[in-house]
Amino acid sequence: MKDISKILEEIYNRLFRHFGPQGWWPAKTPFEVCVGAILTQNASWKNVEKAINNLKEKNLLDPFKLYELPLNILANIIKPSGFYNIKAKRLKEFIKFLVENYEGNLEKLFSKNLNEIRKELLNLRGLGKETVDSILLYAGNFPVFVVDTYTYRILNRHYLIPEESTYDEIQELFMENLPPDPKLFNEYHALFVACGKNYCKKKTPICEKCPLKDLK
DNA sequence: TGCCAGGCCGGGT
DNA sequence: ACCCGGCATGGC
Repeated sequence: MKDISKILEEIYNRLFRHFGPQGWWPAKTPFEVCVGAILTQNASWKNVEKAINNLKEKNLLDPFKLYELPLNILANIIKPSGFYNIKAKRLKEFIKFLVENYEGNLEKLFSKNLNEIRKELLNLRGLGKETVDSILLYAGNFPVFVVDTYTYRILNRHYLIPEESTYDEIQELFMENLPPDPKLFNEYHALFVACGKNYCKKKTPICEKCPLKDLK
């Protein structure tokens, strides 16, 4: 049995060789990352792009603009991302927090202690662990490993984690066995998504073309 | 044409 | 403490 870090490195190398650099997050600014992270909750990225483009077209992708925008108007604009009523509330919740506590400035938020920021963000209704960690990693460049359904499915399907694994357990697996490098965590998570989208799908138990097929 | 997508919350047991 | 229904659009 190989060392865990070696296995995690091997997975990374295989995914990277196969899919190449992913260059995440697909957004232009840290604020756009935050909005995307909330909108992509259980939704396809294609649909989220539409919603974000709607915001851009109306020149509303800005903390203060969104702060002033009525909830129902916002909901209609982000409709393509699905669950638009609840997501409008979640966006508002985050923006209210950012504007009222940090002058709408993410730099100010990110200048604080990592654990403190994470706690504050998790305290907001509608921001769970994956959303918060995505914001921390992809907008704040903090060394936080993001776990999602793809991560879980791929690892579980390759018998690397048990069925009942929790978010925290999976996150610890990576964070305790890899160097805390945001660039590495960035690429690693993006590669899991690439693998999950292309091969390790829900209804395809055996991924013949998956670069992780003969792992271990 | 169904199934699924880069989750999370709140209420019931 | 877990479990589950609800939230909803658009792509493949």
